[in-house]
Amino acid sequence: MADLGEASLAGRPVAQAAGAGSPVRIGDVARAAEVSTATVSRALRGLPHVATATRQRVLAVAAELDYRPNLPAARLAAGTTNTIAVAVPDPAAWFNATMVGALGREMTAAGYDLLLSGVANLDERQRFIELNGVRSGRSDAVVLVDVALDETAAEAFVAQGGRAVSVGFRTKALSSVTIDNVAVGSDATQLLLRHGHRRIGLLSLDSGDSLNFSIPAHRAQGYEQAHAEAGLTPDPALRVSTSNSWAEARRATHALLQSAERPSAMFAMCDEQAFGVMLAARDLELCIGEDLSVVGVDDHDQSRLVGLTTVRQHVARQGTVAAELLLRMLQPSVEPPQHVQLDTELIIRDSVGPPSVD
Amino acid sequence: MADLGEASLAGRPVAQAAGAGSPVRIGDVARAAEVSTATVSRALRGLPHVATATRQRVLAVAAELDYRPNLPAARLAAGTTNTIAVAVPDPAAWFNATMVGALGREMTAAGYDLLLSGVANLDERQRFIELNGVRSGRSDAVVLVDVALDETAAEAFVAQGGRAVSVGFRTKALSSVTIDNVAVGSDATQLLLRHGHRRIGLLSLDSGDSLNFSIPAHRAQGYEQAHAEAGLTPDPALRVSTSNSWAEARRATHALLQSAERPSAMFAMCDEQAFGVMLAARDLELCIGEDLSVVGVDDHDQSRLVGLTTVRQHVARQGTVAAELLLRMLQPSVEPPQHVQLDTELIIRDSVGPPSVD
DNA sequence: GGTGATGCCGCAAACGGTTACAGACACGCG
DNA sequence: CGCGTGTCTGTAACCGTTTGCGGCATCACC
Repeated sequence: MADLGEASLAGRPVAQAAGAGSPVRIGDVARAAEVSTATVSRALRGLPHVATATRQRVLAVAAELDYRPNLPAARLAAGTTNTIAVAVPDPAAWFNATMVGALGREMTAAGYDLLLSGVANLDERQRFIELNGVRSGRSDAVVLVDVALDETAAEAFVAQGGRAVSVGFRTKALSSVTIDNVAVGSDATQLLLRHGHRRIGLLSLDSGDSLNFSIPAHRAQGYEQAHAEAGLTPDPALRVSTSNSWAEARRATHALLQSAERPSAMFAMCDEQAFGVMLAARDLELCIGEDLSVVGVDDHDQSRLVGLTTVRQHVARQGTVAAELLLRMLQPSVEPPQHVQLDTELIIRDSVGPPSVD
Repeated sequence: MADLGEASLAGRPVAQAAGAGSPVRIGDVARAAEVSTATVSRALRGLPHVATATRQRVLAVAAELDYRPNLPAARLAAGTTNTIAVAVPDPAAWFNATMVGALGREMTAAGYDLLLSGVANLDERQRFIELNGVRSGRSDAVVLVDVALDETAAEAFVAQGGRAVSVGFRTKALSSVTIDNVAVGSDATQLLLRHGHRRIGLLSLDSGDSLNFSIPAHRAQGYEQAHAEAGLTPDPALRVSTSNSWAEARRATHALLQSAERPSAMFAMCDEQAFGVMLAARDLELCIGEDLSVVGVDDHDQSRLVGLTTVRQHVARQGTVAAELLLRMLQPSVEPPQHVQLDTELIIRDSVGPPSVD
């Protein structure tokens, strides 16, 4: 008699998908296709050990019934989530957004979901790490974009079975994709020195809660180094620090430019800050590239628009590389962490010229 | 005898969290605290019907054991995911990134995770909708940012129990947050007309796969309407269409500006396009605000930098409003869909002036 | 025609929580 | 003292998949 019911169900002509009342489960598909749930599961996921004819039938029935596997159930049973969690200090910031965009494209192509978390301070970082450990089953791996972990924290994370790739900073225990930030600082500063600048302001980046102080430190180191190679010592008074908002950078630069011995050039640690510098110059009716030179870092979408000379880093590429590292890391075979360092290049536009002879 | 084992476990002095070998389950906590798993579950989630003393003890034990509930298991049992999925055409675009940032801030504060999907064409939209229906248990609700659904698709979605709020377009069945795009187009155009412009170019937005053609259409309608009110008819030859990249906008404008009777002003449907217009003007050595006026839409972060006159929409606010609608919608009581329309405002800067007397 | 290998398939036990329901207990009141 | 009321807690039945293991044909081969 059960057979009767089954037959009539299987014979049901069309879409019975409408209406919230009938969640189709794998068992329903199994019954309709006259196989076991095990076979349905295998057939639907393309696993071997199922005859072609059977697979076809299952696929057809599943489509007919508009079956959608329940994800939490699948995840629970399989112990895998096909989800990766990414932490960024501020999802709205240009760098992070384009990074997440590139990363997301690759990962969804590979069948993964992207869980996005804004992690702006140490508490949130702690929470993020705890929540995304293997044990919680929230994600299969995490990517930390400019959200640094110290060596011991990183080791503890992988020791518990966590998988992570870091972007922007490097730690032994984690795969990473970085750029040479000392070189970035040095290249930018050398350019200005070559143009004859001797008083070069440094607009440093402070990320609020010191989540990633290595980047500004390294770029500053490049700045120092370039000076040293030229036999110079930068004036500490020319060094200020802001967030990555151009509004703050503008204020800070404004003040600097009105000081007794103002700089003839500025090295800003990101283009958004450089935009602030350009605004401050405009406020004081200084002409960029003549009265004041600026060089930034990033090659932001809008940098070309405003003629900003900058050290380009290939953000989208960093995202795709991070994705590759992730996918490799997600495979069963365990490999040691990999570290990729990408190139940067100096993009010359109009914001740098010789110092004016004030 | 079981008691013996339990006592010794409970008495275990310190963090046994290290090592990937021991996933602590709710049963372990229950044993150690000498209660049932039901009580642990209730205690940990702050549900009523558990004595204060018991709750304290459970909390202490859970902390001691470093217990982390397994999310898929909890989701499966409870039938709820505490996750919301958001679809955006391009996660890297400024509007989407700041939208997602604001939305994410609110939702994580409310205890929800954010699943981000890039949905750039009709196939991906279809996939997104299917994957995020209630039945799959992937998310509790979705938010569609500039990824439009037609009425019937939207109705089908909610009929199956799906919850969604849309941003940027309005559909009866879904809660929505929008702006008045006809007014946007009209305001921008009126401003140019007031300045005396009579040949106003229209740089329209095509989103590749017509996921959301209503916005450009409405803004264009405003443009027409403003002309009509002034007793004018815009020249169809002055109308071009590009993606939201300034590079494309630049090319298109470049061509337009070299045509026989070039426009004296441009209305660009987003600021990124307006940036392209400014670049095209620079290419041809036309001075913005004098030889060519431009007005954009959005008030992009960089618009102030380049002195772009624009119709501001409050993007972050749209995100927080969307979050409010979501949270309301996620409560058990069912309410009819709500529609919020936010204000826009004209921001006057330097890119608009009277037409030059060529 | 037996025997082993091979390919499909089903059974049933996980996976790790949540929650309806009922039991136990204390308390107050008539 | 019996009984109702209310609070706290435990039992056990789910939630919907995945997957190890074993059964059963089928087939080739000696």
